[in-house]
Amino acid sequence: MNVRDLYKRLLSYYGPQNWWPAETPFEVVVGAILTQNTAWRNVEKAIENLKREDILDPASILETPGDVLKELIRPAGFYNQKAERLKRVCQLIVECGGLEELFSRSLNELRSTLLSVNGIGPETADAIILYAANKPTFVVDRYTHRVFTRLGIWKGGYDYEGIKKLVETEISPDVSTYQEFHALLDEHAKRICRKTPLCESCPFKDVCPSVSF
DNA sequence: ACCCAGGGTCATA
DNA sequence: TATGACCATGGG
Repeated sequence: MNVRDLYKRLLSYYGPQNWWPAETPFEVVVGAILTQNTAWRNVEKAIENLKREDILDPASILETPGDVLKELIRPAGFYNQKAERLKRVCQLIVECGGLEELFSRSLNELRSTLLSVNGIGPETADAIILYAANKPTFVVDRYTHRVFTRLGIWKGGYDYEGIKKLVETEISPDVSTYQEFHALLDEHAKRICRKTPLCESCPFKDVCPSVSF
Protein backbone atom coordinates (compact mmCIF):
# COMPACT_ATOMS: atom_id res chain seq x y z
CA MET A 1 0.00 0.00 0.00
CA ASN A 2 1.48 3.30 -1.10
CA VAL A 3 0.19 6.86 -1.27
CA ARG A 4 -1.14 6.63 -4.80
CA ASP A 5 -2.93 3.33 -4.25
CA LEU A 6 -4.49 4.74 -1.11
CA TYR A 7 -5.85 7.70 -3.04
CA LYS A 8 -7.31 5.53 -5.78
CA ARG A 9 -8.90 3.23 -3.29
CA LEU A 10 -10.38 5.98 -1.15
CA LEU A 11 -11.79 7.65 -4.23
CA SER A 12 -13.42 4.52 -5.58
CA TYR A 13 -14.75 3.51 -2.17
CA TYR A 14 -16.18 6.81 -0.94
CA GLY A 15 -16.51 8.68 -4.22
CA PRO A 16 -15.77 12.38 -4.77
CA GLN A 17 -16.30 14.57 -1.71
CA ASN A 18 -17.97 17.93 -1.84
CA TRP A 19 -15.59 19.49 0.62
CA TRP A 20 -15.24 22.96 1.92
CA PRO A 21 -18.50 24.40 0.72
CA ALA A 22 -18.15 28.17 0.54
CA GLU A 23 -19.61 30.89 -1.61
CA THR A 24 -16.43 32.95 -1.89
CA PRO A 25 -12.67 32.53 -1.47
CA PHE A 26 -12.77 34.90 1.50
CA GLU A 27 -15.28 32.64 3.19
CA VAL A 28 -12.71 29.86 2.88
CA VAL A 29 -10.09 32.07 4.54
CA VAL A 30 -12.42 32.80 7.45
CA GLY A 31 -13.40 29.15 7.75
CA ALA A 32 -9.75 28.08 7.76
CA ILE A 33 -9.09 30.23 10.82
CA LEU A 34 -12.30 29.36 12.63
CA THR A 35 -11.97 25.61 12.13
CA GLN A 36 -8.64 25.37 13.95
CA ASN A 37 -9.06 22.43 16.32
CA THR A 38 -12.81 22.87 16.06
CA ALA A 39 -15.68 20.81 14.64
CA TRP A 40 -16.98 22.19 11.36
CA ARG A 41 -20.58 22.33 12.54
CA ASN A 42 -19.54 24.93 15.11
CA VAL A 43 -17.77 26.95 12.44
CA GLU A 44 -20.91 27.04 10.30
CA LYS A 45 -22.82 28.79 13.06
CA ALA A 46 -20.13 31.44 13.36
CA ILE A 47 -20.04 32.03 9.61
CA GLU A 48 -23.82 32.24 9.53
CA ASN A 49 -23.63 34.98 12.14
CA LEU A 50 -21.13 36.92 10.06
CA LYS A 51 -23.34 36.57 6.98
CA ARG A 52 -26.41 37.65 8.90
CA GLU A 53 -24.60 40.81 9.98
CA ASP A 54 -23.35 41.23 6.42
CA ILE A 55 -19.72 41.62 7.47
CA LEU A 56 -18.18 38.66 5.65
CA ASP A 57 -15.56 40.77 3.89
CA PRO A 58 -12.12 42.07 5.00
CA ALA A 59 -13.05 45.75 5.36
CA SER A 60 -16.18 45.07 7.39
CA ILE A 61 -14.39 42.73 9.78
CA LEU A 62 -11.69 45.33 10.34
CA GLU A 63 -14.35 47.92 11.11
CA THR A 64 -16.20 45.66 13.51
CA PRO A 65 -15.26 46.23 17.19
CA GLY A 66 -13.38 43.32 18.71
CA ASP A 67 -15.99 42.62 21.35
CA VAL A 68 -18.74 42.43 18.75
CA LEU A 69 -16.70 40.17 16.49
CA LYS A 70 -15.89 37.84 19.37
CA GLU A 71 -19.55 37.49 20.23
CA LEU A 72 -20.46 36.64 16.64
CA ILE A 73 -17.84 33.91 16.30
CA ARG A 74 -18.33 32.56 19.82
CA PRO A 75 -19.81 29.20 18.70
CA ALA A 76 -16.52 28.36 16.95
CA GLY A 77 -14.61 28.40 20.26
CA PHE A 78 -11.26 30.05 21.06
CA TYR A 79 -13.09 33.23 20.10
CA ASN A 80 -10.63 35.64 21.73
CA GLN A 81 -7.61 34.53 19.72
CA LYS A 82 -9.61 33.76 16.59
CA ALA A 83 -11.07 37.27 16.48
CA GLU A 84 -7.56 38.68 16.55
CA ARG A 85 -6.37 36.19 13.95
CA LEU A 86 -9.22 37.13 11.64
CA LYS A 87 -8.33 40.78 11.97
CA ARG A 88 -4.69 40.08 11.20
CA VAL A 89 -5.51 38.21 7.97
CA CYS A 90 -7.92 40.94 6.94
CA GLN A 91 -5.19 43.48 7.61
CA LEU A 92 -2.88 41.57 5.29
CA ILE A 93 -5.54 41.30 2.58
CA VAL A 94 -6.32 45.01 2.69
CA GLU A 95 -2.63 45.92 2.66
CA CYS A 96 -2.17 43.82 -0.45
CA GLY A 97 -5.08 45.49 -2.17
CA GLY A 98 -7.47 42.55 -2.02
CA LEU A 99 -7.55 38.78 -2.24
CA GLU A 100 -6.98 38.71 -5.98
CA GLU A 101 -3.78 40.64 -5.58
CA LEU A 102 -2.60 38.50 -2.68
CA PHE A 103 -3.40 35.28 -4.52
CA SER A 104 -1.59 36.45 -7.65
CA ARG A 105 1.70 35.69 -5.95
CA SER A 106 3.51 32.45 -6.62
CA LEU A 107 2.63 29.49 -4.42
CA ASN A 108 5.80 29.75 -2.36
CA GLU A 109 5.57 33.52 -1.97
CA LEU A 110 1.95 33.21 -0.90
CA ARG A 111 2.75 30.43 1.58
CA SER A 112 5.54 32.31 3.33
CA THR A 113 3.42 35.44 3.42
CA LEU A 114 0.54 33.62 5.07
CA LEU A 115 2.89 31.89 7.52
CA SER A 116 4.23 35.26 8.60
CA VAL A 117 0.81 36.12 10.02
CA ASN A 118 0.55 35.32 13.71
CA GLY A 119 -2.16 32.68 14.07
CA ILE A 120 -1.67 31.07 10.67
CA GLY A 121 0.32 27.86 10.83
CA PRO A 122 1.18 25.38 8.07
CA GLU A 123 -2.20 23.67 7.88
CA THR A 124 -4.24 26.86 7.84
CA ALA A 125 -1.92 28.37 5.24
CA ASP A 126 -2.12 25.32 2.99
CA ALA A 127 -5.90 25.12 3.34
CA ILE A 128 -6.19 28.72 2.18
CA ILE A 129 -3.80 28.12 -0.71
CA LEU A 130 -5.50 24.93 -1.86
CA TYR A 131 -9.19 25.73 -1.34
CA ALA A 132 -9.29 29.51 -1.71
CA ALA A 133 -6.38 30.40 -4.02
CA ASN A 134 -6.66 27.10 -5.91
CA LYS A 135 -2.97 26.41 -6.05
CA PRO A 136 -1.60 22.85 -5.73
CA THR A 137 -0.29 22.48 -2.18
CA PHE A 138 -1.19 19.43 -0.12
CA VAL A 139 -2.92 19.96 3.22
CA VAL A 140 -1.70 17.68 6.02
CA ASP A 141 -3.50 17.18 9.31
CA ARG A 142 -3.65 14.73 12.21
CA TYR A 143 -6.12 12.60 10.30
CA THR A 144 -3.60 12.25 7.50
CA HIS A 145 -0.98 11.14 9.98
CA ARG A 146 -3.37 8.71 11.65
CA VAL A 147 -4.41 7.00 8.43
CA PHE A 148 -0.88 6.89 7.03
CA THR A 149 0.45 5.45 10.27
CA ARG A 150 -2.32 2.87 10.51
CA LEU A 151 -1.55 1.62 7.02
CA GLY A 152 2.21 1.67 7.51
CA ILE A 153 2.73 4.39 4.91
CA TRP A 154 4.31 6.74 7.45
CA LYS A 155 6.55 5.69 10.29
CA GLY A 156 7.38 8.16 13.02
CA GLY A 157 5.81 11.12 14.74
CA TYR A 158 3.74 13.94 13.36
CA ASP A 159 6.00 15.76 10.94
CA TYR A 160 3.91 18.19 8.89
CA GLU A 161 6.45 19.12 6.26
CA GLY A 162 7.70 15.55 6.00
CA ILE A 163 4.27 14.08 5.30
CA LYS A 164 3.49 16.91 2.91
CA LYS A 165 6.65 16.26 0.95
CA LEU A 166 5.90 12.55 0.79
CA VAL A 167 2.48 13.12 -0.77
CA GLU A 168 3.71 15.78 -3.16
CA THR A 169 6.49 13.47 -4.29
CA GLU A 170 4.16 10.55 -4.92
CA ILE A 171 1.32 12.53 -6.49
CA SER A 172 2.06 15.21 -9.07
CA PRO A 173 0.70 18.69 -8.30
CA ASP A 174 -2.96 19.01 -9.22
CA VAL A 175 -5.48 21.18 -7.41
CA SER A 176 -8.48 18.88 -7.76
CA THR A 177 -6.49 15.80 -6.81
CA TYR A 178 -5.01 17.41 -3.70
CA GLN A 179 -8.39 18.76 -2.69
CA GLU A 180 -10.04 15.37 -3.08
CA PHE A 181 -7.27 13.43 -1.36
CA HIS A 182 -7.30 15.61 1.72
CA ALA A 183 -11.09 15.47 1.93
CA LEU A 184 -11.13 11.69 1.49
CA LEU A 185 -8.50 11.18 4.20
CA ASP A 186 -10.53 13.21 6.66
CA GLU A 187 -13.80 11.50 5.86
CA HIS A 188 -12.15 8.10 6.10
CA ALA A 189 -10.40 8.89 9.38
CA LYS A 190 -13.70 9.86 10.96
CA ARG A 191 -15.12 6.45 10.13
CA ILE A 192 -12.35 4.28 11.53
CA CYS A 193 -11.63 3.65 15.17
CA ARG A 194 -9.17 6.00 16.80
CA LYS A 195 -7.58 3.78 19.40
CA THR A 196 -8.23 0.24 18.27
CA PRO A 197 -5.35 -0.96 16.09
CA LEU A 198 -7.60 -2.78 13.66
CA CYS A 199 -11.17 -1.84 12.95
CA GLU A 200 -13.40 -4.73 11.83
CA SER A 201 -15.55 -2.55 9.62
CA CYS A 202 -12.60 -0.77 8.02
CA PRO A 203 -12.63 -1.02 4.22
CA PHE A 204 -8.85 -1.29 4.34
CA LYS A 205 -8.87 -4.26 6.67
CA ASP A 206 -7.15 -6.46 4.13
CA VAL A 207 -4.09 -4.23 3.91
CA CYS A 208 -4.02 -2.80 7.43
CA PRO A 209 -0.91 -4.11 9.22
CA SER A 210 -2.61 -3.55 12.55
CA VAL A 211 -0.14 -0.99 13.74
CA SER A 212 -0.91 0.23 17.22
CA PHE A 213 -1.42 3.96 17.32
C1' DA B 1 -18.30 13.49 33.79
C1' DC B 2 -15.15 12.76 30.01
C1' DC B 3 -13.32 13.03 25.22
C1' DC B 4 -12.63 15.30 21.13
C1' DA B 5 -12.99 18.38 17.07
C1' DG B 6 -10.96 20.11 9.61
C1' DG B 7 -4.31 24.07 15.13
C1' DG B 8 -1.18 27.46 16.69
C1' DT B 9 1.50 30.04 19.99
C1' DC B 10 4.19 30.67 23.82
C1' DA B 11 6.90 29.40 27.94
C1' DT B 12 9.90 26.23 29.75
C1' DA B 13 14.01 22.85 30.07
C1' DT C 1 14.45 21.40 19.52
C1' DA C 2 11.03 19.28 21.90
C1' DT C 3 7.29 18.70 24.90
C1' DG C 4 3.36 20.89 27.69
C1' DA C 5 -0.11 24.36 28.89
C1' DC C 6 -3.39 27.06 27.07
C1' DC C 7 -7.19 28.64 24.37
C1' DA C 8 -13.36 27.54 24.57
C1' DT C 9 -17.61 25.95 22.44
C1' DG C 10 -20.74 22.09 21.35
C1' DG C 11 -21.82 17.21 20.44
C1' DG C 12 -21.19 12.26 21.45
